[in-house]
Amino acid sequence: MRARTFTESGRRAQIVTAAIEVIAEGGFAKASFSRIAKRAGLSSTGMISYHFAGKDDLLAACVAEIEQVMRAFMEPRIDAAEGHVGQLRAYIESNVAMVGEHPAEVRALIDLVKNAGSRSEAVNGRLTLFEQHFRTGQKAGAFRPFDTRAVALAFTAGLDAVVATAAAEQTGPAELARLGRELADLYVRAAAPETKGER
Amino acid sequence: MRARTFTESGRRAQIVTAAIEVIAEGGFAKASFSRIAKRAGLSSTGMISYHFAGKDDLLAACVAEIEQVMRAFMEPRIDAAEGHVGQLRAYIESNVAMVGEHPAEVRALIDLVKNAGSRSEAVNGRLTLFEQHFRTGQKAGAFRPFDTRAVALAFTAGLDAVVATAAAEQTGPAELARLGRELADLYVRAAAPETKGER
Amino acid sequence: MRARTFTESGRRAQIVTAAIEVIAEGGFAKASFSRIAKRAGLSSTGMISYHFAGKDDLLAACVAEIEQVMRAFMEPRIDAAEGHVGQLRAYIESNVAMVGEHPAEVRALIDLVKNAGSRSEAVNGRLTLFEQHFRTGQKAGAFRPFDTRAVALAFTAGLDAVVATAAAEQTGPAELARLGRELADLYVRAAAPETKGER
Amino acid sequence: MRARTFTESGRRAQIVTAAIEVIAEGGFAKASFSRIAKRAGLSSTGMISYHFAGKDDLLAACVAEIEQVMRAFMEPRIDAAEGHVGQLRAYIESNVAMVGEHPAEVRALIDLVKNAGSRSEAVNGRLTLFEQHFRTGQKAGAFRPFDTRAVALAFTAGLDAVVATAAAEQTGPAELARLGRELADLYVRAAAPETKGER
DNA sequence: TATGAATGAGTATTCATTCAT
DNA sequence: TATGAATGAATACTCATTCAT
Repeated sequence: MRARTFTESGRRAQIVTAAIEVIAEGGFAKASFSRIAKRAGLSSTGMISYHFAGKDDLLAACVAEIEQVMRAFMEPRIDAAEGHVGQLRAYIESNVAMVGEHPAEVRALIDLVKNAGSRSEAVNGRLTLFEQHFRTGQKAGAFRPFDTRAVALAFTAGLDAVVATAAAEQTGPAELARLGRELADLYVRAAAPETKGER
Repeated sequence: MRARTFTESGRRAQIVTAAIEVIAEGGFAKASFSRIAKRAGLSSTGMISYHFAGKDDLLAACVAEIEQVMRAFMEPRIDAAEGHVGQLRAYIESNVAMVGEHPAEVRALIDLVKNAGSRSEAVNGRLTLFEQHFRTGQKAGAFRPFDTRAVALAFTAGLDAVVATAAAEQTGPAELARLGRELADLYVRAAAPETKGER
Repeated sequence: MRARTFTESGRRAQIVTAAIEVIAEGGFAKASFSRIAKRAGLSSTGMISYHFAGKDDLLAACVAEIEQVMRAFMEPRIDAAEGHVGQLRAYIESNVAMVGEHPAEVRALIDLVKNAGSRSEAVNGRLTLFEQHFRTGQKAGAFRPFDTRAVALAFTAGLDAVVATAAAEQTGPAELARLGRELADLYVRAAAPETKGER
Repeated sequence: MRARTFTESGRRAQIVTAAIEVIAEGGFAKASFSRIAKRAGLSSTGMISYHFAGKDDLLAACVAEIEQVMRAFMEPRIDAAEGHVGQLRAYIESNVAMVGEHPAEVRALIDLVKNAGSRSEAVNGRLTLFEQHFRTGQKAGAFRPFDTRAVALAFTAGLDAVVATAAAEQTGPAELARLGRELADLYVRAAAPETKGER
């Protein structure tokens, strides 16, 4: 059962896209099945229930879809960067830059993260990604010793907040680039080792 | 007219307390009048509407109540600190420490802040407080030059995230103190001026 | 989209019928969704909201339905009459006669007209119909000169009152015919030209 | 019990006045106890329930109060008129003229009459007044023979409609006088005997 | 008298979900 | 697959009335 191909089957993808748009525009709270169905061009909410086990399932599919888009955008940029510090910087800057390219996805994801909370794998996934990066970076001397979990939490939440505000204000690409550098500077300094680091 | 005493009159206060508890436990989304009424021991939601002009009014009363509690706890600690850096540190540490004293209030406020968004005065109030502190600190040479708005956003959101997680996990006071210092260190380093950079 | 057939689709028509009955029996004020749902044999008010955009929509559908019934009954009788005076008489007599055939519709419409007031197209439609009829009749010498608006108001309201009372008292067809003639006489005399008119 | 003086005791009168204003402005439907209490400067609806046995009681008191005002205005004018026709004319003209003097009372009464329906004594009182006037007038040869009840219904309802529209449109006194004459003409002609009458 | 509080039923509307076709 | 219909609970809010003080 449910052996779906990697890319969502037609209708499913269509519904997910509609849901993301609805969330991006009206927020998580107003993302009802009927609104999503209307946006998807469906005449009834029944089809959503048919394709998804429930609201949580649909939301999870949205998160998965958005993450894929984000990964496609951010991963090359992060991989191109060198060193732990460089990669941290690349993550932050490319994340902020995404607002210019995929504003709906970014807005929707932040809303989903806020409301899904710690139940979501996606949220925890990003957290552990940061933590692991910090731990290996600390071993390599790129970062000073600190509570990796707390800092991962603070960094991701701060990043989300800046990104959300930028998205809400329809910031232009140049300003986004500046914001990204600003935030990257902030975090790099916060994580930098006492003396001289990898950088 | 309506000159209510400083501390809320009996029932109003009782309802506000119940609302805060409900929000703290189930989140903003599940904080319906019926749940709050049940928690407050009221036989109907009508009484809430009797005491408050509407949901926004009740929520505003919750925010006001929580802020009062927070101010009572944090202000003396912040005032006792010296210098821009010291006060920033005191703000962060006392905010994290509050989780041990008033966990429900803290959790509820964070949820309210997340969902009220930029409409709320309270949220913007904290933001501008941070911004002003940063600006005067920059003039005094205590902080390096940075985008005060972006950093204020990142700091407050990060602080909230750490606090929310700590609240959810019922962290003990010793661990809270450590977390506060950790986060304060992080932010102080991030905002520290170039010179003498450990960098 | 939404190209409904001329006669309402099953459930919609059923709800409209129920609403008309409820209004006819308890008046506009007591025509709540729950009463209508109960009368229509529906388990919840949700179905009404499913079929109609809101209360106004349902009420408008009721008016439309009733007007259709009235037109089907009255139009042939009016068209069969000759001259401005004859048609005025036919309008009044057929309107009163309707009470015998469709008492619920008549009672409901009068209540709707009273409460919808001047907002409704239907009300104003009848008024302007009367006014235009008066104006052309005046030019043709069938009616004396008078304030067409004021007289249209007085005539329609008086007609409604007589009809409403007749409906409430479940008057028989013979008595209705007499009432119709009586009222037609009254209005024809009131509108008749000074000397000898068309009549 | 309930031996009240002729003019309402202070608070009662105050509440009645407030109720009339509220009905005149927002219509019967929006005339809730809370709105009336607010308008009357009362801090709770409890006082209304204390002074009146229920909503119907309050409404009846409003009708009584308005009728007294109307009688004070109209009766002298009617008594000054001579003959059955003259008095009919005086009734109509003074009723329309009242809109200029007591718009709130007029608007409220019409709304009350519409919604109270035939239950109210006041409504039936006016009806029987008209009927009796018609009957004696018919005997005196001032009016042609007609169904006194039906005509009384039609006349009063038509009068109300014209008055209500005039009140809603804030018609000036000159136009009101013209409207009154227009309507009086209409009704006098409608009731006039075949040949030459008293007139 | 007057207040403030309380009640319980009532309002329209929205929701996710189910199901027969 | 897809639709349209149906359900029943939930939403915030208003209502007239009652009652202790």
